[in-house]
Amino acid sequence: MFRSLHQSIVHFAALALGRVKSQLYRTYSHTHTHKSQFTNHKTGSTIKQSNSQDSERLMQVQQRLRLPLPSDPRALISLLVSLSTTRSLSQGEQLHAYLLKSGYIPCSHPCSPYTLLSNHFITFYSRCNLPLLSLLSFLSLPSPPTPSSWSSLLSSLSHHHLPSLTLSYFRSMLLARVPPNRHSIPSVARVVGYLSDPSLARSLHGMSLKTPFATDVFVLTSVLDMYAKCSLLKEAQKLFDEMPERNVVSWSALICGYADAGLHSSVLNLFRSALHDGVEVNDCTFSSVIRVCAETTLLGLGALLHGLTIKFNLDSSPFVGSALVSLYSKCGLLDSSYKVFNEMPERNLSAWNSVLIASAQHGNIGTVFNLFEAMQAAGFQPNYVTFLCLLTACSHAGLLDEGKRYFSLMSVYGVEPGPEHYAAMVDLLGRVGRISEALFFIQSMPIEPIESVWGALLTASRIHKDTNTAAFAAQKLFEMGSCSPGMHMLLAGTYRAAGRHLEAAQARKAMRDSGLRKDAGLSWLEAGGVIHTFASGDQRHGRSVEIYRVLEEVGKRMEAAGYEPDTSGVHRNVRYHSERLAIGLGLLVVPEGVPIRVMKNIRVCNDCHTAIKYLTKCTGRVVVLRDLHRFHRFENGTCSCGDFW
DNA sequence: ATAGGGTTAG
Repeated sequence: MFRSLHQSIVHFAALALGRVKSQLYRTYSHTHTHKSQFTNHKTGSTIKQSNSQDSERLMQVQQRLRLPLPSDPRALISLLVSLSTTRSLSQGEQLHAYLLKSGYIPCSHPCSPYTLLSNHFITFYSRCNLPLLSLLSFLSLPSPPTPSSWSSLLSSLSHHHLPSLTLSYFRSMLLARVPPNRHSIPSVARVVGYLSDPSLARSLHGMSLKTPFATDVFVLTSVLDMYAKCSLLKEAQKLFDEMPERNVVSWSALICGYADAGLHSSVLNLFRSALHDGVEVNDCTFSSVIRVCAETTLLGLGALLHGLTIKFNLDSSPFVGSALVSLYSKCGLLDSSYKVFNEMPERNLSAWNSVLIASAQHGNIGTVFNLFEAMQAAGFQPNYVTFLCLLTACSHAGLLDEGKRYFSLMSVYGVEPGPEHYAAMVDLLGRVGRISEALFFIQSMPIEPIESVWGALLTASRIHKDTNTAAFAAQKLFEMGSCSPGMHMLLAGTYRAAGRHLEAAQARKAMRDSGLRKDAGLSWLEAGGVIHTFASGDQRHGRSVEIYRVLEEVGKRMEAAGYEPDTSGVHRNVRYHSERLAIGLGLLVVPEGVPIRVMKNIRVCNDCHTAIKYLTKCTGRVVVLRDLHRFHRFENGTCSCGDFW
């Protein structure tokens, strides 16, 4: 069993190596350039690693390589460790080749004394981001693998997101009667979390309980994180509660799990307890909590946390910086977002993606393209998210040719288009009215379209009043078992706009029959440290009378300026949609000169969009409205989206 | 004297 697996892996590795190696080299050059600062996990403090020390060490290694090689394995190991820490790939490869060629590592010898040295090569290639060379080093060990050989291999494979190889070799390890230990369990737990497979998670946990490491903080925290990543939050919480010892990583893993699940109040409560318990929270902890503030647009709390990161001396962390860029952008403060980004002492790929996304969501399309160039000039390779952002930006601006160009550019950078990229392209084609081309594009997709692909087509068909394609897209969504209330409403709206009232009524009935209700459209505005929430036609707010009065008063001036209310919308019986009410309150409480910032959980309708443009023209106010997907900045009668959203 | 847990962006 082991032998055949062994052989097939060698075969696989040899095949895959050529392709993977070039990709890995690219990753390698990126990590190598930007590793001057990192977080010390034990103390939780951020420390600087000097680049001059690195290069000094590298020079020493180079000098030593030119000299006759030491024959003492221990001296060789210390040389290899230096090469690992400096990630000196070419020197390490030279050393490896030399040792193999000279017979220093006798490949066929059954009990070589140099297994230890070979183990170091597994680690060395992992550090150089070449996991398949780690694997080849493992496979050519001169003697049977030691528990450390297995752990080093599993570490390399799991760190490079190779779940099936990690699990295969873990199985082989167990078959070779090597028990799992405190090093191998966390590696396997990482890939199980990555796969988000609950049953694998439970069985790995069960296995870990039978080892002597069942109470080890490292092992328990890795299992906790695995449960959180598998969305088994009850299990994660139980483990956390019963752990004999907890550290900042245990806290962060649980906080991050709740943040991923959208359980915002749990995150804030846990963070408060962590501070109360005197846990030394670090940049990782902060990034999760700030993310929650961004998602809920809790600007006040987010700004408070920003202050705390400065106090804790964590504000220079690229993780904190990325989260803050996103926070300010999502709260509508694009200037603050740019300010944080510009002042970041060290940026990573996520920081660039954050600022790209911020620009795209606020409609600064030119800035998106410029930042994309700047990012590459700074030595960063665009990834999956970067291209998603570029395509979304093109879609928002209706730039079809640019979108097509970026889509084909993906293969140049070795980024495989995912379902979301296809959905973005369908959205783009649809928005500029190329409905049939969008349909053709879907039919020529090399992967199965996901719901959002058909959803994008349905939305586009609705905008361009293509009833037949809308019905076709809806049919596809039905077949996939999708029946979101929004989809029914879109379909009903398309039929109604085409005057096909009978079918519109049928679509609405289908929604009622399925027991679904339309998502309640809500808008909210933060004022005086309180979030004020409004529904459509809401009269429950304490200042409701004043709000309606000011809207009526401004409405007269708007109509005098040429605004004609559009009554063809869905809610003919409702005078004001929720965002109008929130803006009404904004007119009362937000000081002159300060933008009125309103958040909304669904898309803004045509009539409100037009009305707000007139409102800003008549009042001289600035309104920043965030809808489900993007920001609209209304100023002096125009909107940053260019009426295209 | 090699192997171990959390992180940000959509």
